[in-house]
Amino acid sequence: MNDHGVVWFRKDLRLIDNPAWDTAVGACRRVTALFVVDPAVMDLAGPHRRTQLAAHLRALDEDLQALGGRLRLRSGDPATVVPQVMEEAGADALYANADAAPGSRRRDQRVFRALDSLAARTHGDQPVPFHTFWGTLVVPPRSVTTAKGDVSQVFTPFYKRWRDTPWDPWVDQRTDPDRSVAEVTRPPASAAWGTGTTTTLGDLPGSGDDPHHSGGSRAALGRLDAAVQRAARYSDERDRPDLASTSELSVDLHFGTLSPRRAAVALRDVPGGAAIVRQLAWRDWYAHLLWEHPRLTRHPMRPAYEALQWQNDNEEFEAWCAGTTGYPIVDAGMRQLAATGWMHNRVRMIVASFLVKDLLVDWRWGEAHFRRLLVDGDTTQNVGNWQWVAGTGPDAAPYFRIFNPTTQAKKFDPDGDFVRSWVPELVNLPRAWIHEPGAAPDRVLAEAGVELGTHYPRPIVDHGDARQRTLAVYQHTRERG
DNA sequence: AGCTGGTTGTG
DNA sequence: ACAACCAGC
Repeated sequence: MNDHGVVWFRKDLRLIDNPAWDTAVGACRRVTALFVVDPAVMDLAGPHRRTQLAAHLRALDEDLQALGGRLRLRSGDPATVVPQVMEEAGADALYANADAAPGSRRRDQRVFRALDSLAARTHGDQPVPFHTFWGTLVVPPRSVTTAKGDVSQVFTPFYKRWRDTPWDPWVDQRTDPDRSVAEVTRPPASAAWGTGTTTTLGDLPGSGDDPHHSGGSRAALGRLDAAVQRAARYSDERDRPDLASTSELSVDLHFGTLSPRRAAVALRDVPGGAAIVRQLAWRDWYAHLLWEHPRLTRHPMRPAYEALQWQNDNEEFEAWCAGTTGYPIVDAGMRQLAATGWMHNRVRMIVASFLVKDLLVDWRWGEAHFRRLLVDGDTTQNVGNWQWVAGTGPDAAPYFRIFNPTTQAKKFDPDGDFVRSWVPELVNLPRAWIHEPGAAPDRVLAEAGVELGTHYPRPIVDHGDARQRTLAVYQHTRERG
């Protein structure tokens, strides 16, 4: 039995279904809940993700207060701050849920080393253990492999094995059954949030704004319940950005206010739920892949694609970011992203395909933009999906699969309602022309009060030409590799 | 979880 | 005319 454990919360902002927390409160007499605001991470987070983080931390603090404690909030480099907090508290063990992203692994390695020197300094060389768990995935990296022991390079076989893989227990059954709830500490009253690199929830940027989702794991369970309620519509309507038929669980899964296992259990036996659970398998697969091949965050699977000749035109990239490409579905999605930090999955695919295959901009530019702005912006998922669109990743879309943004829009936003809600200058265009104002007759444009080039841009590229150019560039690269 | 340009089939 | 289908990218 440890005397005092620190639970370092990262992307697991919940007290239920949390193996690090559950283990710590079963194994320690006292636990301290810690969150570290890492400037290196926060600098790369857009306003909406910061606001969401603040809301979730506030809720976590309230849940801890209900147990008689408080959340300790500090800012700085975790490799410095975490051992500091442990020394102040006199803690002898650290608990956390791991994360498959390469940057997170490097950070945790630095913390491991810092704990070694802490042990040498203050514990008479008695090791200070850092217990890590995988409470952010259904199953941890390396647990689903081919017969050879590799991560499958193809999703479908991975999915079949994933489905048949029994879940290892999250919580070590050896923890003391007589002590299932430890005392949750409060910081000393004289320094409500500690000292030194202290910060407060009020100091968090965006802490006063309205979050995308209401904060906390209780609210997340409500959202899971709502997803269960509409799961039957999922397979028919999931591609329709004008309807609200997706699970909308990505934000809670990113912050860990929802356990992916609880989501899987709640969804797997309800009509339509299996298709959503399958998406959780994609999520685990990308975590598996990035764990096994960290270089995928920057590099293609197939070495020949390193030589892809991107156009990388700054003005076109900026038009894409701003939502002024002249393709209404693309502009609607990019404006929604900037305004809310969220975008429908189908629209993410359309705008990503447009950036990579119509503008020939390096997928890493788009990946960085998405990761910064998305409330659910997560390295493993974002990289996996951009590599998929670019055709450069494992089991990716074939290079010749190039979305026609107009065809996609007509198919998945048939009435144009999604476009109208984000591109107000086109609000009066009739259904027949809403997705291609550049091709609309002058009379139609005049009646809708749209002057192309003034109120709304002409298309910055011709899709047909762009398609031919991209096919040629990819083919050239493949032939030489 | 494609699109395009062609051919064949239908009325 | 306009589906339906197919190959090739």
